Amino acid sequence: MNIKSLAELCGVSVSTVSRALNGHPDVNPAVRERVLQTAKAHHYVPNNAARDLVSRRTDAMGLVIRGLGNIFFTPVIQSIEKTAQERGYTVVTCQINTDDDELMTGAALARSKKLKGLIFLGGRCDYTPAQTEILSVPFVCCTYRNSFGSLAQTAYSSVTVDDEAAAFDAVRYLLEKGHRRVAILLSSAGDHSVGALRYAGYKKALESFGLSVDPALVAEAGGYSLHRAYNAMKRLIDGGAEFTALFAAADTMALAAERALYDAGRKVPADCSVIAIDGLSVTQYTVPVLTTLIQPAAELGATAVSLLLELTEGGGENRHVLVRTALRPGESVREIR
Amino acid sequence: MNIKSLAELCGVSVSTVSRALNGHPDVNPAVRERVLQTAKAHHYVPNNAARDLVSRRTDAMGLVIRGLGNIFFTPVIQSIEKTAQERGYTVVTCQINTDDDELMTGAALARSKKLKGLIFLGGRCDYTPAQTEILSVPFVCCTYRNSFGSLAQTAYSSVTVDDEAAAFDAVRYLLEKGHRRVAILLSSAGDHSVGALRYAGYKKALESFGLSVDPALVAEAGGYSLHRAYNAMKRLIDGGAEFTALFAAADTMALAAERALYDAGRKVPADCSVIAIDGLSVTQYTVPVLTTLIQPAAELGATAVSLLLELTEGGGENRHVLVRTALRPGESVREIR
DNA sequence: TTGAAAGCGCTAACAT
DNA sequence: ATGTTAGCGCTTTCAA
Repeated sequence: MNIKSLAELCGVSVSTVSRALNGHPDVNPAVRERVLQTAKAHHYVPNNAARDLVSRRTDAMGLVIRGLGNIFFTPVIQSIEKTAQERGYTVVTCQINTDDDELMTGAALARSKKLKGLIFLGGRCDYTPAQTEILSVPFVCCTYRNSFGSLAQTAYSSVTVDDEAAAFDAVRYLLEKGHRRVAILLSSAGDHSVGALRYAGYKKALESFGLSVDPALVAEAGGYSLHRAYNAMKRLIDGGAEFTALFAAADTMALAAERALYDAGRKVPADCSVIAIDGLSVTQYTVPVLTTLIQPAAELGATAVSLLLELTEGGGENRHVLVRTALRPGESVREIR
Repeated sequence: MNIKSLAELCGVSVSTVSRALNGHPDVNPAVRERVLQTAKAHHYVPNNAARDLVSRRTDAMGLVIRGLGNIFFTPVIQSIEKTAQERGYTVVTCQINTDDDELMTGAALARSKKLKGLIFLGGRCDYTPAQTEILSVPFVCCTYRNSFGSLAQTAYSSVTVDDEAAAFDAVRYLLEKGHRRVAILLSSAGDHSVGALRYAGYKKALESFGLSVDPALVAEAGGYSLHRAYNAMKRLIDGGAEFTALFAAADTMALAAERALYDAGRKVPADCSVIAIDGLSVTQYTVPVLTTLIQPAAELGATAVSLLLELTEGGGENRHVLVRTALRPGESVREIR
């Protein structure tokens, strides 16, 4: 059933059907009613590919989400959709796997759906200018920046927390509580990602206290899964590393680490303090409540939309916004003498 | 930049460009190379809307996922994609919010992308025949069935755990451990959803032990969020309800409930045992490890694909598969005398 | 208020 | 091996 058959069924032209279906005012009410009825009766469903092809939409932005199971993204997405709607925009969302190329996906999406711009939620931090040139529209990186790529600052916008500063703050918090042997649990210290930035913050915080990184206290999990985090932490513990506190690069990793500590007979925070970055709601319900630096999800999302609209409607420039993390004191850190 | 401009740039016809781009064999290697180079140099990105419109694809199935933050879905999705790929199929995925209509979305997707069939991951359990008639292709409900609707069994396929039986098993496990005052925490007992089925199983299990439901032990959260679950549990506790065990309708709810118990000074499992349904990996790393009935995610996904392919290529009939849950013994249930 | 017709960008006959 | 051309289903001028 397509619009042509529907038109024949109704005894009118396709243009009248199109107008009736799309709520245009200049249609005879009786005809409109008949068209709507017939469409429903015959289960007519418009072909969006055809619509997209012919439309020159101007009110839609794209959202490319990288990382399926990243629950931190959920409130960010909600904020993006809410903010876009308030501003009169539609959001076309697309989820991809971590190993897919967000730029390709975004470029194809933008072209097919006639998007005004793109928001990338999660993504690589090492784009080259050549790679981003396929994007025909302005774009905003949300929750990450191009810290390791050669892309010019003027070529894109971004909104993110200062990952290095957040890690610095987290580790300094531990140091101020008297800890001197502070371990770190992350995916990888040299993978040109957010993790690398957090590692740099860890390093700087130690140095600001006159300490240096002890390689024996660095646990690289090789991924963000609970499973990998647990194993990396177990290796650290079984290897006999001595530490009184742990900085985990993500809340979920902290969860797994706490279990590894527990299984080794070490209590949190009595035997080991734990701090992380993210501020997931789930870590607020665990025992102990995780002490963590909250990434303001709603603000990240709303700012991403604003930045994009500055670009598309204001004729504004590319900008890079840093939002502040906030310490969420929990029960997983204790002061030592 | 469209295919026509690209063709002019290369000095060949659009069909040659199309063939080169799509890897057809009957293209002069030199020409192909030139086309590919030029396409890359000019950042040509094909318009998928145009492709979809003209293609008569036959190797794609749709996956409509309802519920953004449901982490239980993650491994199911991975299994669906893996299985489909092994069978030579492409999966076109689409995420929608809980309050969106999955049938509409699926119908539009199927039509635009020329899909052979649809898998719905999560969805309403009360379709009417009239509502599903807009679907022009066979479909499989994954993780739910149409338990409360008037849809004929022969009108769709499904794969799910037996939610009532799973709840029955969970509660029976508690009863066998000597518990007699068993509370339940769920979203709603009468919402015509999976929760209602689990409530029915709870009721039956009690009855099989000669007990009946005590309304004072039923905590309805009005949603699945941790926040709501915590509050509902807190109300139950503050209301002075007496119970030695809790059956939570979902792992995440159990997590929040355990915190509420903790905040009330009650230890799990010493003062209250907790069991749930889902088997999320995160609840395997909490202290205590949650005792839960695992929904076999990989099997659910693989079976959904198989059922759909039976329908689309085998000429098979609609079928309804129940997969078994498995008890994952944890540390959250104890035996009482 | 309605219809005829052009055309969005692409693929796939069909012709050469 | 390559070009010509007819649509795919829809929206939107333009004319009536």
